[in-house]
Amino acid sequence: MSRYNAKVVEPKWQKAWDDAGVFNVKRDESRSKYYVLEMFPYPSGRIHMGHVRNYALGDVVARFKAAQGFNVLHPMGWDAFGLPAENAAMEKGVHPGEWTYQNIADMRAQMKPMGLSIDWSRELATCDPEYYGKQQAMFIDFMSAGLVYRKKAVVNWDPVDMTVLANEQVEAGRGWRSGALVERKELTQWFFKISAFSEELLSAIDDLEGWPDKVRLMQRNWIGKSQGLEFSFERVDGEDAIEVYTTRPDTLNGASFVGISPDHPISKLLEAESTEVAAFVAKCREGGTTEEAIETAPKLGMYTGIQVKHPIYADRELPVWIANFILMDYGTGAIFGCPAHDQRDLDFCRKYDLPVTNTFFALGDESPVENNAFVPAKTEKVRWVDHFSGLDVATGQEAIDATIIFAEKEGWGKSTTNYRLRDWGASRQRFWGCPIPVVHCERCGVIPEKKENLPVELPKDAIFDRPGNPLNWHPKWRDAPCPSCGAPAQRETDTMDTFVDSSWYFARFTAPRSETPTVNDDLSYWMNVDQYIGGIEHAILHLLYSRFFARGMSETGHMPKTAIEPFNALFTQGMVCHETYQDPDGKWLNPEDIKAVDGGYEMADGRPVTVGPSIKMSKSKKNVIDPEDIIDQYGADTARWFVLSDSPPERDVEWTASGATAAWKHINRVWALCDKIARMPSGESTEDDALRKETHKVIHEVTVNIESFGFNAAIAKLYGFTNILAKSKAGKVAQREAIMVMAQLMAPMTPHLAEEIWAHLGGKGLVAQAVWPRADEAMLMDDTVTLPIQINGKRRDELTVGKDVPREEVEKLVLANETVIKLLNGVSPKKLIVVPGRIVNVVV
RNA sequence: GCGAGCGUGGUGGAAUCGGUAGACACGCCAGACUUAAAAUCUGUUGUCCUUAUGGACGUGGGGGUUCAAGUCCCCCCGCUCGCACCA
Repeated sequence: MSRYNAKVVEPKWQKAWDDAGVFNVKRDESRSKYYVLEMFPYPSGRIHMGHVRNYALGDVVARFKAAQGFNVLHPMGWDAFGLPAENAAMEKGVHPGEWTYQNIADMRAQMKPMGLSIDWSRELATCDPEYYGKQQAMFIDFMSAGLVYRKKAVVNWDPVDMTVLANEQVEAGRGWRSGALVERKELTQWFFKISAFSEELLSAIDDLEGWPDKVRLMQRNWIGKSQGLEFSFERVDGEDAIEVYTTRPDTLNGASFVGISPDHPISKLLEAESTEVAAFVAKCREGGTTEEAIETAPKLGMYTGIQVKHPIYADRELPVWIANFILMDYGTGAIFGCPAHDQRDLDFCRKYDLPVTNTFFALGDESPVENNAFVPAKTEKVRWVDHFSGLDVATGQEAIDATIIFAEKEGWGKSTTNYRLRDWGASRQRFWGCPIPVVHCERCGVIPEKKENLPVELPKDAIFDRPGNPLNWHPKWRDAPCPSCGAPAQRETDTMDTFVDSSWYFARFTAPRSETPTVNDDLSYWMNVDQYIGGIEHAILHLLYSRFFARGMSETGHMPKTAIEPFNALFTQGMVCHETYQDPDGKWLNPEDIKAVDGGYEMADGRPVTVGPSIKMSKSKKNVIDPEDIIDQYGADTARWFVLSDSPPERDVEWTASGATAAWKHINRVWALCDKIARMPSGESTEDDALRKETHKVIHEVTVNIESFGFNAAIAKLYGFTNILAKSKAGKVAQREAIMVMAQLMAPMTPHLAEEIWAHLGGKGLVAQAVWPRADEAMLMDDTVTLPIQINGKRRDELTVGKDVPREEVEKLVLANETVIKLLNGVSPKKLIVVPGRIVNVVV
């Protein structure tokens, strides 16, 4: 018997695919295309199991679609700008470029043995001047189209290192290196005008039918459209009125204070005048810029001394407070607080002893709010107290609508649509990103670089001896003539958010070497991405930014209108997890540093190991399995088969050594079966038809499962079919047919094994180029069905009938059934439910 | 804090539509082969009661809708993801 040797087989077929150029595709208008894309990786230097899973998933789709006759585009590239390269530069003194390109080379070398059906001729890295130069050209076009502007915005500021920090560099409100308390500081920064597309990005979600509902819902909530009322509170002192936005104007007669953001113009004015306010506002600005940090910070407030008039009740005055939880970026940066019906306002009022008045009560319960705000659904009817619009019993929504009409009629407020979505801050005060291609001229202002001077390349000789952006202290790079008047001027030293890089790479893949950012003919043929695959963690930002960018590209002539929704279908895969291990001192242990003993694990020196829960593989917890080791030990097919087999792809998968062994065993078992069939004497058998029927059944099932991303279910069916084939007494011809089909069905998951079986049994050409088998409908039909018989919903017996037996006949057979007669015990059934082909339920 | 998702045997999970819960795999146990072990093959395996037959219970917990609920609705618990400068 010939043994299966992945080490020899896998490189052999990878070379065969390469030599035949199977995966290098060209635009071919005569064929239907299919574009499969996995989210491109950050080149950290090592692939991890998450990558293996991501690319294995994409490869199943790519190979499956290719077998179905599509011209499949399946490219790969590198999301190569970002912070880790700069950190490495500071720690090791190596230029970020050098570090990044070395990592890319390492990762490519680890990926190639996976045997993915990737068109490597289209490979790109976002840190190539080739790539980011085109991005700069589009940035300039976005500027002329009015899609880019500058304004002030807050950043995390480390007052010791004198540098801007990323959110992940803020740990518990302190800078990760200096340990200093982080402050929120304003800087002038570049923005993309994504808010101009709020409505469009929202309504287009309805048509993204190939996207998971949860992602569509998250994006809708993120855009956060709301209908509300905008109006002003007149100040008692006669100064400029304070404008507020509210989605609950109906609760206005329960207002007990007006709150303004610490960054509100009034706060800033008071800050300059009063040391007390200045100290308070400084306190509010402590901590990071994340919404999470702001929302979970203890609620702080300070009375400004300003009083305002209630817009409806001329005799009422409200105090104006500065409150740290009010965001300047949302609405007008000012609110009114109605504590009875908002928990945050209530906590604030209890803390600062402000009045609390119910504006409505639950029907039949008029007890006033104490420490739990009464916040019923807007669709629930409640009783209103002296409501100015004249309502008595009405829902919240009815009251909101009535109030808006009332305010507009009285002329003190106007109905306003608001969006939570903020413009995209694209400036980064960092080196390793795409330089923003503009020059600051004293005379001409902010001028875009001339396109013929692009790319504005990052210098090769930057120095990373201190925190911050080396472009700021690199005069040779920074000094540049004004593109407009030619006078000495200075380049912008901010670089672009790396989300810009990933917002159009999918378009660049369609013509990766073109002189222009994109080529219309190639876009028209290849776009959209038919299937996009990546982590759920990108559900909002990356995908929303890409949707915006495609629209911007379309407005500036870089993308056809048909591709403004670039991803037809999206699949979000789960993480790869592994158990965690700790030594008696609590130190994390690598899986290879422990050994299994009775009912647990111990260390090499015999000390006990504490086993922790299975969580996402991460270096810090040391619960990582290196794909390279697995591929080396078992082969790529085993790794691919295992990551696909054990869990549905959208859910997390747990890597277990036993699971990997099981996958390896199965591959060997299939090969042994193939070899056995090859050696069988030819001949026929009475079992041939039964096997053929099973063969067509498995074709049908696997095809359906792959189409719906049920790869684990497809694999289970293939296990089942292996069991059937192993026991089959059919003749050689039928068995050979069966295993050839199985090779094809397994090919998307285990492409090397499939080719080896195919070749061993004399198949023509490559499986990678063979046409997907088609199930014969006639073979799928069973003549009989087995119906479970339930009595009062509990299964008691079953009944096998011909598949076309009419309902009345089934009813008769059920009532004549022995078990039914025995259990009915003479009582006649109340109801008899027959669901044809499914189930029978006798109700007593 | 806000938004979204997930929770099924000892383990990973299956169950197109509200219709036989536990497919398939791991593990465990038993058997075959072997001097022996490994490998391989065969069989058993949700829990509890019962000699068996058979029965009861069972999809994180509690309640509801339905002839019928893992699936739909409400409340609670636990875990995961995102929160705009990680990618």
